[in-house]
Amino acid sequence: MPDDGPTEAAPESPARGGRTSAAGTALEKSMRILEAVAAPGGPHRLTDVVAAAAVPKSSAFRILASLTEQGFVRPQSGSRYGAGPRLRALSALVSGGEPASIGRILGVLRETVGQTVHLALHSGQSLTYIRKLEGDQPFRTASRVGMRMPLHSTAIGKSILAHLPEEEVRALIESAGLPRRTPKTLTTPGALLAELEAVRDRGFAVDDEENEPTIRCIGAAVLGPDGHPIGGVSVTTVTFLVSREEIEAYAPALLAATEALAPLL
Amino acid sequence: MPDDGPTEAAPESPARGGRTSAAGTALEKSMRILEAVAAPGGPHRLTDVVAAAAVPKSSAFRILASLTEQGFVRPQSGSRYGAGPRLRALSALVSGGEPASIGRILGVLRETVGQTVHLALHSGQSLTYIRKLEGDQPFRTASRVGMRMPLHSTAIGKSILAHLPEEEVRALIESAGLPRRTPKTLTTPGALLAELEAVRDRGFAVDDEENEPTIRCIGAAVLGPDGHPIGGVSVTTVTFLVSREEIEAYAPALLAATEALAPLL
DNA sequence: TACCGCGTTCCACTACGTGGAACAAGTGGT
DNA sequence: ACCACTTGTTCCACGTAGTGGAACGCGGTA
Repeated sequence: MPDDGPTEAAPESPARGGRTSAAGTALEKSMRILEAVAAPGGPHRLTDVVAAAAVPKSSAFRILASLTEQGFVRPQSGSRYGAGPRLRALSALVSGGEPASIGRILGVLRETVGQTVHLALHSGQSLTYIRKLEGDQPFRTASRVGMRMPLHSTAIGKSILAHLPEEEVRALIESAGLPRRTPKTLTTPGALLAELEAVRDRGFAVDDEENEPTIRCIGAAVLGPDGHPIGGVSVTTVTFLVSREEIEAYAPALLAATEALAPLL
Repeated sequence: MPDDGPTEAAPESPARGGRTSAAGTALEKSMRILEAVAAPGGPHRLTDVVAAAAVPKSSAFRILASLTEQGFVRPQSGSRYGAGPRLRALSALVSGGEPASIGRILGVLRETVGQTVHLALHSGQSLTYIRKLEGDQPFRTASRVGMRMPLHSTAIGKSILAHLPEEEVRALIESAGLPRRTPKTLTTPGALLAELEAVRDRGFAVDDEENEPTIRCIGAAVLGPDGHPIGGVSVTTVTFLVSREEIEAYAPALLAATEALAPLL
């Protein structure tokens, strides 16, 4: 669409901005590729990286070569890619810079409730798990560190949304939608907003198979110094072992954890 | 290579390559900025990032805005920048993906020798520390996780070089030089190559105030499955507490650690 | 008031990244 | 032995995304 250039007053173009979920700039692609390379499951093939990062093959190839040259990616045994020394150093820096007390607080919560505990950070239209402590139970949940989840269908997400002004919540709904994840997912703005009201009243959120069948979670937000939600903590259980009432009994321990974490995130 | 292109037969230009330490591509700058932002010492101001990453101010500003938009950087209290949720998730992924046994092996070494222990990875013309376990001594060494050091002046670096073919070592010397760090630094190719020969004989390297005055280290390489050096481990002491003979007594414990680490890096 | 350092904005230029397409090198199926 | 298919790698004409010097605005300091 080559319009006439200079004139043209775009209706809603914040500088670089109309692009809601498009291909994007070189940096964006490179970072997605880095994430794909760092993804669990050993060294990855080019094709897998391409699929995971949603980047054209030739671009991915070029970017991977560049990242390799810079030491962020290490080519392993043939044409598989893994995290390079510089990425591992950066990670050590970031993870090592986080106070050890974060881990201890989460550990106490896990011991108290005996269930899987997650710490996630709010990142745009989704949240990202940055810690996971496995519970006592013999089974594993599908979640993984680094994984991203919608806000509207998870306990942590809802507790984050509950601390945002309603206009902001509506804007998020507008841009990300309310995709159905299970039959119980709240998929209308009205239902979600009402739920957020309830979350505010209680101080914590419950996800009752809204994100994943048979999975029941309780979550609470971690607030930054300005009262803005930075992330949240959740306790995850399976529906056939822990009832809705039982899981709510975890709330005090959960809230103790989120309050303790507030100054640390 | 069919022909030499349109005109121009460059004397020594491997595609992108002549650039030894120049400004560089967008990705390079962005990654340096990310490293600067993640650097220890709380949230950083724009000017500091500019200084640390050696990037023009306006470029840094634009890149920081972009990284912020993508969630890799979080603007904190005014105009200071810190690690964003997505970077922290990526770090958790990378660091969490590393086997816990790495930490245990290093821990055993640290307990055995009672001194500061470093794990570094080889990255191009330098090495990068990715772990540091502080020793029993009351003082601290200046090294930090994420920090990069030359290869020719450090124990780990020399033990890495000792496992590279001589031509490769000469190429590294050619491109990076042998900058003098202390009066004792080996600054001639001849002296360095002779030292590497000695390192090969012994199986470990000693840095006797060659990198930092009053600091004496012993280091050994960690070899990958193909025999290529991936990184190395060192034990760091101060000259006025541990003599040259005493530090060499740490060698068996050190070599046990590097051998145990080999399949894990 | 004049000064300085810092964050922010502007803008014309072009180097940098782009991605479709063709090529090369396996891999497996019958 | 042949072909069909997937995956890694190279090429190249195109145009946009990134560039960075310079100027602006502001708050604090001498």
